[in-house]
Amino acid sequence: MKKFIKIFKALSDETRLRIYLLLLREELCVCEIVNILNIEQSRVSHCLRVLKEADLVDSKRKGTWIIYSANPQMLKSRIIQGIKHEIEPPGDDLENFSKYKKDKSRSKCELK
Amino acid sequence: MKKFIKIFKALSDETRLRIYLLLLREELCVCEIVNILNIEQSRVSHCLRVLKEADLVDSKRKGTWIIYSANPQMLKSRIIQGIKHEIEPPGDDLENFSKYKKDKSRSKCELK
DNA sequence: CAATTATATGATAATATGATAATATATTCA
DNA sequence: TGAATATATTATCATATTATCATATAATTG
Repeated sequence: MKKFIKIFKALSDETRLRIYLLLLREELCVCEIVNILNIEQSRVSHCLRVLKEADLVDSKRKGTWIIYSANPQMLKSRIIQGIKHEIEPPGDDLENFSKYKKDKSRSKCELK
Repeated sequence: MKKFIKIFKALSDETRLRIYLLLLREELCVCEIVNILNIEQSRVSHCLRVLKEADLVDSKRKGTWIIYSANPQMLKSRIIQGIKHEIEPPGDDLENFSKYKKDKSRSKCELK
């Protein structure tokens, strides 16, 4: 039960939920999240740590940046499946996310 | 999304999650919850309010006591179904719950 | 209506949390 | 190796949350 309390706590914060909902659609590096959500890097980093400690996300390094993704193990859970399919991210996030997908510009992360 | 944040916040507290997991099995009055979980009445009452404000539970008065139950509307959600089937309440809670079910003694709520 | 039982509410203190700013670390590349 | 980029960490402050205690309300029964 403790495990789930940690998960719910992680997802009970708006910023963290927004991030997780993005990661449920596609893996992203930190600066992409920063740009899509338009929030401070350090804040994103803190959020990602909480999500990771709840085991909701994984991370892997790729050069200078670190790619975060939804932990596939968790995706087996009906709860997580529900979250993925029933919770809609804010419209703005989806828009910005689409733009980023379009030009797939991980190589230009530096563009503020 | 706000709605779900409220739900996750409500369920991110151990006491509240324990209560909700019981209510997912059967409707209960406040004093039954007090006795099953062995925690203070006022604490249970506060918890129930949060669960109710998150729309997770309903309540109806029956004489002097008030019966709480899982909101059936919510049960349609995959997330809630997942919670119901994937999260196990603490063993002690289940034991005490069984005892209460056995003698169905809502008429003897006063027994501390 | 007074006493009893069940439940809710409000105030308070202790603790936890979130946002931010400043700084540190790690990788790449010239 | 040093500069640039990406990310993480630490400290701090304001705010939110939780448990608890005392009290209030509401229904029932004699």
